Amino acid sequence: MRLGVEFDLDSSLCCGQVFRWKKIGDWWYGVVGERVFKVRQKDLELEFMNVEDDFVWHYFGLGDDLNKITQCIAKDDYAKLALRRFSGLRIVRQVPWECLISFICATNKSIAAIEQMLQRLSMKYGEKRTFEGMDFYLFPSAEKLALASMNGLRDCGLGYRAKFVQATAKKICDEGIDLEGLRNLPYVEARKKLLEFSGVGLKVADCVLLFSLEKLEAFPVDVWVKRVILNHYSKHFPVAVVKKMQSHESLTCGEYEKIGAFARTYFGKYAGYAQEYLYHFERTQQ
DNA sequence: TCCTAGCCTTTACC
DNA sequence: AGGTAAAGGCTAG
Repeated sequence: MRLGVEFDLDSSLCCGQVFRWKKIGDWWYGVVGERVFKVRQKDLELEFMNVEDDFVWHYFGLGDDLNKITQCIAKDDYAKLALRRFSGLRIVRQVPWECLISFICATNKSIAAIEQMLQRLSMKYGEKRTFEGMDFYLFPSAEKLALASMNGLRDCGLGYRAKFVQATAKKICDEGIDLEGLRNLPYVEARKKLLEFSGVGLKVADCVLLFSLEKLEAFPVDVWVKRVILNHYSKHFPVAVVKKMQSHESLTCGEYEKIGAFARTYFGKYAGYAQEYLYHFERTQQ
C-alpha cells in the first residue's frame, strides 16, 4: 500500500499502546481479533501479508487527519518537540475487549511485565493459529476467561488482578454487553459504562476509550504523564494543587479530573494524541 | 461529597 | 541480594 499520509509503524507499535505485537527482522507480527498477519514499512510503502487493505487502514488509524491533529496540539515548544521526535505515531484501533483486559492487567506493572502476562493468558486460554510455521494465539474470549479458575489466572502472573479480570469477563457474558457499541456513545457516557467494571478506574477507562473506542479526547494520566504535567505544565495549575500533586505518588480522583479537564481545554479535542506523544517522549528521555 | 491510608501481587531493573 | 518502581483500583473511615 502506497501511503498518502504520514505514518510511522515503529513509533505506533512501540509507544506502549499495544502489548502483543512482535518484531522479527523488519516485519511486525500481530494478532488482532481472529487475524494473524504481518506488516512492515519502507518509507512511504506499507507492506502487509494475510490481511486486507481496509482493515489495515482502520486498525492503524490511517484515516485520522494527522496534519490537522498535529497542528491542533502543537501548543508549546515541549509538545512540538515530542511531536517532531515521533512524527507519524498514530493511535491504533484495538479490539475493545482485549484492550479492556490489557489495561486492567496493567496496573502497577511495567510494560515488559504486561506483555508477559498477556502472552501467558493468550497461550493458556486462547486458540492457537499457525502462520508461517510459527504458533500464535488469539486473545481469549470473554466466555473463556469467565470460566477460568482463579488459580489458572494467577498462574499467568495476574496476582490481585485475577479477580478483576474474571469479574469483568463474567459481567460481559452475563449481561451480554457490547463493548464495540460504546463507540456510539459520547466520551463521558462511554466512560461511565466502563467504570462499572471491577478493576476499572478513571485511568484504565481512559486508556480503553482512547486506544479502542476512538475517543480521541480521552487523556489517560499515569505516573509518567503526571511527571510531564509537573515538569512542564505546572504553571497552568494553582500552586496549592501542584504542591499537593508533588506530595504523594498516586493521584486522587479530583486531581485526575483536573488534569483531564486542563488537557482537553489546552490541547483541544485531540488531547489523547497529545498524551501519547508526551507519554512516549517522557518515557524515552532516560 | 470528597479525600486519605492501607492493601492488593508480580516482575524487571538497579 | 535486597530495594524499588511499575500505563492503579478497592474499601473503610
